[in-house]
Amino acid sequence: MSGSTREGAGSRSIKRFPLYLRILREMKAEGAEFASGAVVARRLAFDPIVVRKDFAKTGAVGRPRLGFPLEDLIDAIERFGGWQTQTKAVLVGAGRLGSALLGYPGFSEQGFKIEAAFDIDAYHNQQIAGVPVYPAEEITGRVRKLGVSLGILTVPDECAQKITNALIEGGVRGVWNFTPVRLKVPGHVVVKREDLAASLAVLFYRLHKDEESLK
Amino acid sequence: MSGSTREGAGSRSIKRFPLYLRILREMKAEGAEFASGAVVARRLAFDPIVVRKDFAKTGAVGRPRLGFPLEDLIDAIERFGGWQTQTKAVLVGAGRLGSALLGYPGFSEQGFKIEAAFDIDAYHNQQIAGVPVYPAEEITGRVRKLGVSLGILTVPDECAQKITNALIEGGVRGVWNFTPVRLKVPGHVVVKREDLAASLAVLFYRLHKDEESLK
DNA sequence: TAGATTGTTAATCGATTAACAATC
DNA sequence: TAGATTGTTAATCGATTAACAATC
Repeated sequence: MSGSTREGAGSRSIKRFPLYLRILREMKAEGAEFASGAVVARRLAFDPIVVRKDFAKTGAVGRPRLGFPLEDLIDAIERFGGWQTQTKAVLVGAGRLGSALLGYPGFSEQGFKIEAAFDIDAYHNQQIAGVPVYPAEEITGRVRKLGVSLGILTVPDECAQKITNALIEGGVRGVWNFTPVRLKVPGHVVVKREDLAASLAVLFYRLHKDEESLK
Repeated sequence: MSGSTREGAGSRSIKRFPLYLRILREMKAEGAEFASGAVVARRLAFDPIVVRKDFAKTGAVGRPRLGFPLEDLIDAIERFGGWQTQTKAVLVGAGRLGSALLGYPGFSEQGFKIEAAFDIDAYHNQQIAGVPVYPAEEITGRVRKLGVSLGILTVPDECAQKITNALIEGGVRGVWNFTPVRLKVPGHVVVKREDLAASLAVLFYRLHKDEESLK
């Protein structure tokens, strides 16, 4: 048996944390001082055991009968999930999807901020949703100067790899990839692909399965 | 042990099928007649065992040494994943994200077609990327008339549930939900939520974990 | 005290990985 | 035949679910 104190977490589990955070912040705003796994589970219609286990992973310590001190729990989750510091991001490809993401108000709650955007067709002093847009040639330089660690990729497939290289050269360590391209990156860089085709496949399969069972 | 011939499939597995389909169609275009799991695995940098297992789930029958007859395999996958018929879809909320999806050319390869879009602010004869845009009031009627089975939701959070109800009333059986709202739907309706916050959490966690291990 | 909740340990389940016989 | 690949059966692994003692 390994002796590590802090257990890791699979991606299933991690995906639930934004939901917890949202609920817990709501509760805090309502003036609550404690939050029990049971209550959070009820609000999210989750199994309480799942919530308890997830909370345990963060290292937060609760009190029987009361639950977890709300502040501590939020803190522990933010630390656990990497939300405690504002991560700096840039977005490349200010087309329709890119603009949609730039206009999304929820990202600041998610612990990061889009500092700048880049596009081939950027014009002088262009801004989208308050974010300045620069020509794509300036990626590496500006990324390095700003100290950006996350790049969001909403470019045409053909240039995805090239842009990724430029981002990494500037010091980016994570890429949120909205293209279907399988990027080649060095080992220290994390890529998360947003795979719409895969999601759709899951939806189709379920849809289709229901149809079959109706026969 | 259950006696069912056809095993089900978890969503992990299903997510890989669009990738298989793409590779296999490429191979077909190149004039290949057979495709072995091994070759497909190599192209995708997957473990060959995974591919073999996935192919087996579709019911396709291969031949030792040769692999699977390409046509049969594509057919089997399409049938398995529900891609064999063009599913009709509508999109509601023709804002930035909605427009981005309407303009995405890859959906026809994914087995579905967006027949119409709806928006509060639709104007007469409006089209986006060739898809007609109608006022939101007409959802139920038009969905029923067109025989649409899939609704894509890119509306503001506040009206997500209301629009969903309208879609379901029109006969939609699947909802691809791009809002963070947890929709309430009857049992026969399938909802797939596209949860950007969850994806981001996974990315952040990995990013953060790497940072820690560098210390 | 009684009861709700935490925290831990064990059981179950499903998917991935491994091993190997069967086949062309 | 030799060798590559399928198809099946077993082993491993990780996550979910269950059970229960400890605690306030």
